[in-house]
Amino acid sequence: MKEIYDCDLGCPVQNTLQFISGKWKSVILYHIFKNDVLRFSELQAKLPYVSKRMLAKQLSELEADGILDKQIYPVIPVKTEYRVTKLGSSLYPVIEAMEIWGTNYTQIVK
Amino acid sequence: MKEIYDCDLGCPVQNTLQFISGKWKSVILYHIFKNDVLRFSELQAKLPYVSKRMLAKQLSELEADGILDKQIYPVIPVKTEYRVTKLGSSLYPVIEAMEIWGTNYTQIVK
DNA sequence: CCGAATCCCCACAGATACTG
DNA sequence: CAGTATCTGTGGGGATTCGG
Repeated sequence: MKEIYDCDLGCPVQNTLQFISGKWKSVILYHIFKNDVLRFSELQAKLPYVSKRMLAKQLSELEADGILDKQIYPVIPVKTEYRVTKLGSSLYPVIEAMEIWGTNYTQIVK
Repeated sequence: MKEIYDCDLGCPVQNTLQFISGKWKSVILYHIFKNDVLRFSELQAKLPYVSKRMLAKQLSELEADGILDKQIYPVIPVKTEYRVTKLGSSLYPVIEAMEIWGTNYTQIVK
C-alpha cells in the first residue's frame, strides 16, 4: 500500500493525482469498473494502443498503490484477474465524473 | 479550441483525459476554481515545484483547448490573468471529485 | 512581469526476445 | 498466457537567456 503522502497541503487534488496520474490508469480503472473483473489479455484488447510493457507497468503500480487486486491462477497457461480493492472502488466518483464529462462535453461546447 | 476527437469510442474517460491529462492541469484548474482569477505569478507561488517553463506550457495548452481564458493587460510590467471559460467551468465536477477523494482517502484507507 | 527560444540530457516508452 | 529483460531512441522538461 502506498504511503499516504501530502505533497501539497492545500491541494487535495494533488493527493488524488498520486494514484491516478499514470497515463492510462484512469482508463484501466474505467474498464475494470465496467466489467468488475478483467484478465490481462482482456485489458490488452480494450487498450490496443497501449503496449504490453506499459500496461503491465501501470497495473503493477495500481496494485502496489492498493487500488487493484491481482489474482493469479497457477494453471497452465497462467491466468490472472484484476479487480478493484475497497480503496480502488472509492475512486469511482472520480472516474464517473470523467466519464460523464467525456460523454457530454460535445454538447457543452455548443 | 481543441478539435473534438474521440480517440477511443466506448471510453469517454479518454476524451476527458485529452484536456486534463497534462501533469499539472488539474492542479492549475483547482486553484483557479478556488480563486476565480489568478495571475501567472500567483500560480507560480501556488505551484513552487513546477518550473516557469512548464507552467507556461500547461497554461497555453489549457488556453488553446478552450478551458482557460487569458487576459493580458499591456501595462508595464505586463500583467496577465487566467480564469476558466464556460467549457472550463464544466470540468468543475471532475476536479471536485478529485478534491473530495484527496481530502478523504486517508479515512477510506483505514 | 510574462513568456518564448535555445540548448541539452536522461528517463521513459517502444520493439524484441525470453521464461515459468 | 502473463508477464520480465535488455536495448535503443526520442522528446519532455530543466536551466538559462532574451525579448516585449
